[in-house]
Amino acid sequence: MVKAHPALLVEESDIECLLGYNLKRAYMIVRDDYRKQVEQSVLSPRAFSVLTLIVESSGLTQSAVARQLGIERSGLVAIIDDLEARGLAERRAVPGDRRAQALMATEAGHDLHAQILARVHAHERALLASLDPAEQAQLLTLLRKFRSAHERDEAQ
Amino acid sequence: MVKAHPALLVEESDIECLLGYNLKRAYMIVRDDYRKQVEQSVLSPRAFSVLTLIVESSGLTQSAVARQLGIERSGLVAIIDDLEARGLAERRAVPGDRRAQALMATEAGHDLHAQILARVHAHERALLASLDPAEQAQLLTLLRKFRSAHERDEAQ
DNA sequence: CAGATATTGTTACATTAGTAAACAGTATTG
DNA sequence: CAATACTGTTTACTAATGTAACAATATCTG
Repeated sequence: MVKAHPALLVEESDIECLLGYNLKRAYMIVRDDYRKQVEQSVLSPRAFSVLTLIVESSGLTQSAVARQLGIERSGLVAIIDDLEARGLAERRAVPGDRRAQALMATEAGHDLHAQILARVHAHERALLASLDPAEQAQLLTLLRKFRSAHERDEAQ
Repeated sequence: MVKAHPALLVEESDIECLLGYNLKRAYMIVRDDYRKQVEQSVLSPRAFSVLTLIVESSGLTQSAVARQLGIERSGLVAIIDDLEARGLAERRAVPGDRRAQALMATEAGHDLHAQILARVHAHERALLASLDPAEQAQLLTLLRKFRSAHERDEAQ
């Protein structure tokens, strides 16, 4: 019943087979590397994802961004404040709706985004080098398939 | 619009193709579901992983557990305190080393672990139902392969 | 053997992320 | 018009995570 094995590396432990545990550990690896390679200079993972979104589809409202990223509107405020203070993005009035703010990346925002994106691609490419190309594609595909199956209800 | 760096081929939608982003979103889904299905009554994901480890290999030291789980020793103290206060685990003196504490799950600890593990398996099975069995296995395999390629250096 | 160096569990502190609730202003709906 | 829902925002609260130091103990090195 009770295993009294000497301390060896657990390869077949219960948690090692759990999806949640593996996702978290894998994410930690990527996040730590991102911090080492990219963030020290500029943007947190969150801020980068926000900037990416408004670079790609200019004019999105704050609520729309929060919804797409799965974060709270309240959490977005500080991020936008920061991006705006650094001259990377702007809030602009929305013609039809006086509540909403449309988000636009500035010239500097576009530049920085392109620059960070290149670094992110490099760092992910390096991390993924441990998998062969087919496996890399499959991992991404499976993660996105998993996500899309579950982000329907809560996403909006 | 002008890129500061030589333009790479931009694949599809930017963040959706990033490993880190997909890992985080996927983990969020699993964690939120865990909280709904399991935690509300008892153990946080972390505490559960700790309990699992000391149930599986009794006598592990706190440092060993922290190392294996990739968390800080300092973060473990409160978790062990809590497990001990609930009568789920114990700290015991280690014969050879008067600094270390050996961790053992109590009878109640074993029971609760088995009970939670069953619930965790059920909740993961439900979440993974969106993938076919081959895909489920592949996702787990790829995540573990990715982890094992990167947890060598920092693991100790 | 002694002194330097490492390791163990622990505490304290800072930083952050994420949650939750409420707010005024505005839009929408019936 | 009244009720309801949505926008951005503020505030507070919890929980997580990282950092640094500490005393006690162990190990290593010369």
